[in-house]
Amino acid sequence: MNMNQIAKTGRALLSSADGDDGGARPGVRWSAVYVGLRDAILSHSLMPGTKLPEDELGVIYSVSRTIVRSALQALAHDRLVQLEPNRGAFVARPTKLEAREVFEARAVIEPKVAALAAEVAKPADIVLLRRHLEEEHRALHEGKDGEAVVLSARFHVAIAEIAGQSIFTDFVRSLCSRSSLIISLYWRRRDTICESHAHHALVDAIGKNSPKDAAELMTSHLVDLVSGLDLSTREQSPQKLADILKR
Amino acid sequence: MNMNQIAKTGRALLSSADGDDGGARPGVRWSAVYVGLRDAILSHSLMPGTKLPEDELGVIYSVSRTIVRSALQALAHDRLVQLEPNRGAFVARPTKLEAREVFEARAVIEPKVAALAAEVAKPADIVLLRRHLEEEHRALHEGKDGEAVVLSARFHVAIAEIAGQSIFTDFVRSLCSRSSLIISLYWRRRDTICESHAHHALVDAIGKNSPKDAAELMTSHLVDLVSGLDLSTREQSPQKLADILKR
DNA sequence: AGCCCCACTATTGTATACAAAAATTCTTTG
DNA sequence: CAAAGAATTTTTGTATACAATAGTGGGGCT
Repeated sequence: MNMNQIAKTGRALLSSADGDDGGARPGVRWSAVYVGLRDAILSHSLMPGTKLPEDELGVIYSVSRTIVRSALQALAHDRLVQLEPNRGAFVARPTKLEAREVFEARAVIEPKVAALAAEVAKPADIVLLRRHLEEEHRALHEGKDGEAVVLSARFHVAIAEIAGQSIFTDFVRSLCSRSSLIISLYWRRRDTICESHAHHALVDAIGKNSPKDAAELMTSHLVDLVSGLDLSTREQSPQKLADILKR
Repeated sequence: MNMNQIAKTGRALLSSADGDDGGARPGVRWSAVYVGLRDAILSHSLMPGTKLPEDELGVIYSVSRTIVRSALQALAHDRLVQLEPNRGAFVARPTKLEAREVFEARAVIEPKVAALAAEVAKPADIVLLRRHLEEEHRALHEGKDGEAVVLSARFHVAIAEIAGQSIFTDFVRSLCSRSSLIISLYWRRRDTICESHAHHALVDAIGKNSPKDAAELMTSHLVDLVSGLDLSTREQSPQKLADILKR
């Protein structure tokens, strides 16, 4: 049943448009596995903590464990997967501390990126962003929660792409990916719709080439996002609790 | 001779203190190869463009190509190595565009990190930073150019570690690594000594818990660094030139 | 003589076999 | 019956064998 779960989500999302996997060119066959797993994780089809056995994935994607291993290593580098020595790979479970740090990093980087985007944005870019918005809207109204989270992340990445700084784009991509995991673990509110408004306002600011406004809107949007999370100071510590009770 | 070069530098630097490789625990044997190659690249023992053949590295480190491959993949993710399909791995050659972007990213992130560090720095942290400074000083006066570059990068990372934000630390580590490569390609001045002064001033500001000063000093230090590079707008393009001349 | 094509070599890409470690099950004992 | 331990099974870690592709050199052709 775990296998079927992986199979369905993995296969279904394998053809997701991304742009940086470039199909099945030789030497990067692991990218198919990578993209499949990544999308399944980001869309919350695979919950944090799920075990990812090598030969199971090999059977699903029709590749050897060698390839699966490469994909898992890449995902581990992205912090989407946790590699435990001699025990295997698991979908990562970011701690609350990690979650706070991710959003603190975003709070520093993304307003700057939004400002940069607002400086250089051309009409074509705005059209692209608005199309993103439409897709998000659609996904939300169709109740496709997982897809909406992915699209929301991709929106932030799209802004970074407009800014035209590939390094910031990589950072934002990485931080947004991790945010997806964080949201799947610590989200408490159901009203994701407010997000949409924030995104709309952001596009307007970028479209009007107002860097200052874009930066401020991004900041408040991120604050809003964090306020929707349960990141209470007390670290979840099941093992510590067990240790204490055993004495 | 290429093999000997790799062997010497790789082995010599393998035991370098880093803290995140954790010795030879099972399941991460590739980390020895990773650390060895990384340090050799960062200290400019392996120049950009150098081929890194899997067999050769396997013999040097006494591991199979499987392990070497993992290490190379990790280095590729760090952008220290370029993986060309069916052709092999090469020490990365960052373009001038890439170089500019790396330093623009540093200019955004590091002042913020320096300010954070200044806010929370304790006397023990300052002692550590001063020890770093001493080592740098020593390396420079002993004419160990490569080691000095590595230590300079580690100094910036040390500041990020004080700030206590692991994600920023990772970013800074990554950016500093890439900067080492960039410096080995595009450095033009010989007077690296001025750097030392900037580092001293930074430690003072952090020690006095003056976030504002620390941020400003970091900014000007980075501007200084970039000014020592030849990052002229004209992109180096040997292939384009060849194409033009053939017509 | 210069150029192109073919065979050969060297190196990378992938699968698989074997070894080692962890998880599981079954047995034995208090 | 419960718990500890031993054997078995499953899964990961590593090496190696084989396949495919790029690089190289020689021979034939124009």
